[in-house]
Amino acid sequence: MKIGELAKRSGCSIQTIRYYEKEGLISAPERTEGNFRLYNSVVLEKLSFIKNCRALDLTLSEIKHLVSLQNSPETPCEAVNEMIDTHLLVVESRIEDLQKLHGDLKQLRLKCGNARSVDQCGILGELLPQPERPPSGTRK
Amino acid sequence: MKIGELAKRSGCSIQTIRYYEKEGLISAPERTEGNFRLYNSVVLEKLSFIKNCRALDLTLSEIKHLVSLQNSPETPCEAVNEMIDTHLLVVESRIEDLQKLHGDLKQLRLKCGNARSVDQCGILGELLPQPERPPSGTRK
DNA sequence: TGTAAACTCTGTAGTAACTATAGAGTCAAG
DNA sequence: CTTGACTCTATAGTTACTACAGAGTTTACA
Repeated sequence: MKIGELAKRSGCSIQTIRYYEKEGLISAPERTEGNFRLYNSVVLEKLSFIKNCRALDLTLSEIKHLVSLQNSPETPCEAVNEMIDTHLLVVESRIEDLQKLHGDLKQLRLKCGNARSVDQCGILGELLPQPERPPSGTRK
Repeated sequence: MKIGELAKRSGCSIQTIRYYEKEGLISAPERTEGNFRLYNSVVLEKLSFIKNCRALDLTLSEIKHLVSLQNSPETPCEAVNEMIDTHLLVVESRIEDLQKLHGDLKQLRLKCGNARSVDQCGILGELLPQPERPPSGTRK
């Protein structure tokens, strides 16, 4: 099958497939006389593997590592475990960051009451370094 | 003050300051005779504002929008609220994604028991499309 | 006064993982 | 034989920076 069909069947775009080839995640396939890439169904599995990994947010270089491990099945699999563990830590700390962010944003959102114009908007005031807002006065 | 001091005082790198200038987030300062940028302390506040926004993960284009709103203080501030609300939604969905990811990774991690080599590793098997592992047999 | 170190300038390339073109070539059907 | 669909390579764009190269400027010290 040519790259268009592979794209449809795998759910990867044509450019992505070529990109994966360039990055060495899948091997370069045969070509037709007219220089078109010609794939067999094996590559479908490889793309599926990559997609599964990407869904877990593994980086392409991590995936590349996994692919090379698959190609030498006798090596100890600790490396795989370590990669997943490391990745878990990364994801955990990203979740923490985002949760803090979310709290900050929520709080910020409360700052704008019924202000009508930007200069009274509590949100913008809050983002400034030292707003020097008058304690509760009426400005102009 | 020159850009080096500004960098130290603001906590932004020199390149970042120049980048913000190029992107129009801060205005181009005066120059010395020798063509060095010369800043006053006002820009410190602007950089602080930008840093506060970046800490909330607002994009530079969102920040640019906020900056331009600050410069026309009479406009209604609904736009600010909307931006924050939109951003909250984005952050929320990112958190959800990551939590799903985390669950998936945790589960994946359990797949590798005491396998010693890659070809027995449950993690890699799990990432394959249809592993066709024998139900519980011994494969050479 | 000379010079070496520290600083600054512009412009360019790199990062991750793609996406989107341009411009050319190939193939199948009518 | 031509039209349309497909494919090819190469390049630029995305985000928010970071990291140079190679040149010019300033400051401190001998």
